[in-house]
Amino acid sequence: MKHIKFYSDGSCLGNPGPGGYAAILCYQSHDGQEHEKTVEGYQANTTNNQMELQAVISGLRALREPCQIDLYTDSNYLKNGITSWIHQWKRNGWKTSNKKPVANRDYWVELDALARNHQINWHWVKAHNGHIMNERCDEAARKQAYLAKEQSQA
Amino acid sequence: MKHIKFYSDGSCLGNPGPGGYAAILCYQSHDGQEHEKTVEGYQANTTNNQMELQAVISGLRALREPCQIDLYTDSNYLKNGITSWIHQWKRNGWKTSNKKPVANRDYWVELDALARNHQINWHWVKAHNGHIMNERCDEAARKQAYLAKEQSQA
RNA sequence: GGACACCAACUUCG
DNA sequence: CGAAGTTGGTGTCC
Repeated sequence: MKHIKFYSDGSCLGNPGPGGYAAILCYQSHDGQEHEKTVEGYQANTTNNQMELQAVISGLRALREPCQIDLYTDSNYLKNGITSWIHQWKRNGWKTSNKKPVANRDYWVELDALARNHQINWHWVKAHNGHIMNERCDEAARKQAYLAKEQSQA
Repeated sequence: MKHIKFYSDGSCLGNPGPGGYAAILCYQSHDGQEHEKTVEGYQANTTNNQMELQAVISGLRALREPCQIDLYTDSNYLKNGITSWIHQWKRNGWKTSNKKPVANRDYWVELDALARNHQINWHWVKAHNGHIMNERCDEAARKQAYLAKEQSQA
């Protein structure tokens, strides 16, 4: 299996508001060369957490084969959601611990389906704390968010 | 009641670092003459916001009777803090909206006690935007900050 | 009650 | 260009 380092981040101006996301995927080909692929996009009206989810969903969609992935996010919501909370949600009909419907259910379902094809190690990194790749994702996602803002003003 | 125009500003080299503050108080005596009083000072290690608070505290301390004051500051932090946020802080045990302890609590408590003796109209003015008196305060406060720096180097 | 993130605003500086 | 001092708010979960 290819081993991939997968960095992701989302941004949302105003929250809710125009948002963007970015994922950077790094891997080595057979001859030992480093490769890097960036996946990014934006949405006119969204939330910070939706963009964090979308970043990973879009990155995983770009993979054509099962991979072993080290995935880095600064979102506790995202990491805990997919590694822990989701098991309970599937069991209890997608209810929060306060019995309210889980938000962003569609995103979680799609993320779960995509993640199933790979072996993912989830890593949480603190935002704006000197992690170079996380900061690159942050900048790319923010740039996309500003694109979304311009589009919606035009 | 005496009517006073009260201009204040703070400065802090490095932030945190050596800082200074200045308040300029203008009023008319009975015979219609204009008077002006400047209060200033410095501190070896402080923050920009502490100096903004200290400027007003020191100016108010200089008053010997209750006055009607038009007070001008360029600090949104200062104006919103004393006119709006402080009510919630007193109610909830001085917690920030993120549940962390409010910073500079001692300054806020003293400012609140002093302000209570007067009738103050708070005005926010944009910094470095041509307001003559605000710029005079700015220069005086900066001068004090450099004094603090010299002292700490000596 | 806790945690993470996303923003908004002002100021102070380097 | 960069960071720090500070606050308010929302998105989300346990």
